[in-house]
Amino acid sequence: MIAITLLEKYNGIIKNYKNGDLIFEEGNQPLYYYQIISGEVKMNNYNDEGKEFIQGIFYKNQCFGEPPLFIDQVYPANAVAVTDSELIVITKDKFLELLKNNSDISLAIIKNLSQRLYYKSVMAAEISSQDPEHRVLRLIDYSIEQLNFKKEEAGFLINFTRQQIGDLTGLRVETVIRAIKSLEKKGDLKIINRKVYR
Amino acid sequence: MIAITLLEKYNGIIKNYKNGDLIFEEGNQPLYYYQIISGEVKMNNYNDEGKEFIQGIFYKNQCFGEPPLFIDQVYPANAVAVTDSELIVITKDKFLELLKNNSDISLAIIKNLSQRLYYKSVMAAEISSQDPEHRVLRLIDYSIEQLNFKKEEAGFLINFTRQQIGDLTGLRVETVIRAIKSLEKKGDLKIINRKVYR
DNA sequence: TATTTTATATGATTTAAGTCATAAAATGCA
DNA sequence: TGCATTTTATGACTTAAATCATATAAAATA
Repeated sequence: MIAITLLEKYNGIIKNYKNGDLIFEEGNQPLYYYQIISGEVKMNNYNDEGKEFIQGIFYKNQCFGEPPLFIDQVYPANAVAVTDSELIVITKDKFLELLKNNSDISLAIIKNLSQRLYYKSVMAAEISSQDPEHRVLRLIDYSIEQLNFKKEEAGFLINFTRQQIGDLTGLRVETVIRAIKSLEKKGDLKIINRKVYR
Repeated sequence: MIAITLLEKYNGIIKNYKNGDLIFEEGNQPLYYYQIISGEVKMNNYNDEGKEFIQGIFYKNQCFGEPPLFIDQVYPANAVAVTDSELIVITKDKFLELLKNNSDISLAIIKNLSQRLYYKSVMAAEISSQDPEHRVLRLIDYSIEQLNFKKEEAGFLINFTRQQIGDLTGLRVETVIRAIKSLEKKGDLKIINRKVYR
């Protein structure tokens, strides 16, 4: 998103997180702008019964957790490193200052937020009113478009576990497994030693 | 959102829609920026079986349908007038020009998108993994916060039909009706001649 | 005002996804 | 290398919400 050199000019600090580390927690006041230098971060919630819902997974060069920064609300979800990750962090004040001085960044932020809102709109409609196979396939197609899944001979390698697909679509693992099997039978995707290709 | 006088400077045109009129359709190329002068607009999708999902309801002074404008994608949902409505519309080019010349508007857009993303995040987690009563109550509480529901002696009047609540939460009317009844029994809300108060 | 349409309401039944149990690969790690 | 954990897999069963049917009240409209 934002050039690291620019972030460093605004007192950017490099922070390292181990796989599983909590970066921020639902309900906390947002204080920083976070951008991924390397690694992978998910934002998630847990419902009353402890079931996880993954809001999104973020990769290299992406930022996350800005919306509450702009609207002075607490975080609606947790951020957790899903691999060892290196982040660059600047304070809210510095971030707003950076924005003010760099109008092109504003447009980049607008585009990024728009993209995420688009994803949420599509998935909201899917999750609320489509059958499991439809939901899984839509998530896969959207992820191929947006994330950098590798294209191999068999097709795009879907780099998600069945559990992650479940947590992103609001389905249980078993349901995802059965949906994927059924989609394979219909020829919509391939399973090659347990990996999913589309 | 944006002052009407300013929109008029950028060739803003007033358009009138009757209750039920389609403003734009899922799958179409976005060409305009839309802002509500008076009336009420919903954005919705229909699933394969024709079940409606309401992405959001928008009121006076709010804009809608900008995200695809920024990211050059087709509309992910329809926009439909739910009351007779007066909108002001400017072309995409003029809108981007307006943004470039008014950096304070950029921040307003960022805040607006952030607010909507926040709503989607909260509702996504709710819809995917909470029971009907929880979903209904969260929608109601969120809507009280965000929309201008009137505070009366009995509490905030929830200005939604049961059907609308169902379409916003992905539940069927009957389920919403039963959830509301049950929430009333628990004292979480009031029903006074069929109207819901919280 | 009468009539149609929309919204709320409730009971009975169905069904799809969740839950539970169990197992075997695959992967991580000590 | 061996052991523990995670991931994928499958069958049996349960259950919560959807579906269906029907009714009545309220609102819209002719």
